[in-house]
Amino acid sequence: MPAQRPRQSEPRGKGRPRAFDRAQALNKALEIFWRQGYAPASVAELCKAMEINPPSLYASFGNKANLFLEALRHYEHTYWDAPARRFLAEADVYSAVEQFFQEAAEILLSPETPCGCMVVLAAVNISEDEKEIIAAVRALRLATKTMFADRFRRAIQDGQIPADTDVPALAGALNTLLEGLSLQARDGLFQSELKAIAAHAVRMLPPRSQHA
Amino acid sequence: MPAQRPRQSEPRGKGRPRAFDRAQALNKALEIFWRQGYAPASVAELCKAMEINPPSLYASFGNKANLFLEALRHYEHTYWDAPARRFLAEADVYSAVEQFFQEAAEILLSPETPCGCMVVLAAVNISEDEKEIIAAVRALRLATKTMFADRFRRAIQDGQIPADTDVPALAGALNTLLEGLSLQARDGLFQSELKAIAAHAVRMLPPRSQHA
DNA sequence: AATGTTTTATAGTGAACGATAAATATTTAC
DNA sequence: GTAAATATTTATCGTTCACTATAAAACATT
Repeated sequence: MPAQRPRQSEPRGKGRPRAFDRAQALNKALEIFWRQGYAPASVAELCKAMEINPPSLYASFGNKANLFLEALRHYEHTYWDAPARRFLAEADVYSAVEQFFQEAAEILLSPETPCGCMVVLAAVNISEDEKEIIAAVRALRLATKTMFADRFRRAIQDGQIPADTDVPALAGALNTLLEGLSLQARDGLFQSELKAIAAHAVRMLPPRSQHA
Repeated sequence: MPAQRPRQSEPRGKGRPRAFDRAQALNKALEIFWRQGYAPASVAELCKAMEINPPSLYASFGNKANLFLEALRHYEHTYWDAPARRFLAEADVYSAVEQFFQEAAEILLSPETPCGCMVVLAAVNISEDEKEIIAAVRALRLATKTMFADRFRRAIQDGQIPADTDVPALAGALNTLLEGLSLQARDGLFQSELKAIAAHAVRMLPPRSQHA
């Protein structure tokens, strides 16, 4: 039974047309990886969610690891690009931290996938020889910490926090709290509880400096 | 070749005596579970580390899940009982938090097993039908949060922090930072970095109240 | 209609998983 | 001594894992 083929914007190729929407299948895979993590998400379950058979998965995405990496990039852009942009755009560093952590709490317990951050959790307890996956999520976590640090250095230049602030430690502390929120989300906290915790992030900033 | 049998304090039973030290084997299993987590630690690898064969493991510990639960209890008592006692014994809540988080940073990056907290990490991304294991680690995490909350209520009674402090949120925030520290430990931070982050815990407490 | 190309579904592959059956070895109880 | 009991080693068991060989189906081109 020839399923109604999805309208593809790309120019039609030569052979038999693909019967599934690649982007839609990737989204389904993302949801599985997000909820379960990399290792426990079996290819069989991924195929079931994507509504394709293994050969289609391997033809389109290479292998399980590559599928994950592609889903991870998609996740990062879809959910975190905008909050990160707003974090950097907000002029006041205290408001920026407050707002970012509230938005984070909303993403980590979003109704569709209330299971923390994929970058933080998906590759915990993974086999050590999945080097590419470990490196990918690690790089994204490091990028968040670097984003915090850069923002705090700017806040020093703007005279919002003291010049002798230990920026790496402060950025590390906020990053630690942020990653910890993912564990709380997995532990079943309500969004109200998560937001009440997230509100404590800004307390770790040094007191607003009284610049001349 | 009959290996020199370990001196057991228990009265000798009837059949062939056990050729390995049960407590020592449990410690080896603990180390594997601690470093790798529950799921990736295969029975084969556990057996290799414990220097026994599978039938001995199953005869002594029942199955992989029971072995983990026993190792988990041993871990908790060995590493966290004393810090928890000191946390509750310290009269000043600010000192108590500072001291506890410094001790935690030391445990999470202890030289033998520099891999975070087993309670926090070992059952992340586990199969959902390992209900007993999920419940066990979850209960221990909840106990830590409750310990924080109880301590803060006492601090209110002692007039150390304001009476209108949101105790559940504050306890949740400290617990979140503590659990986040395990992820940082897994990510390869140095102990100096981890301690600098841990030092930020006390900043989330409300300012010391000026009681009459 | 014939041919070439690509995707599809079926049905597996070998490897690793947790757990065990069977036979042998070593002890105590009598 | 002999039987009962327990631990040991060896060699698996059945399942699930990520992955793929094969061939039929569905398209474009001619």
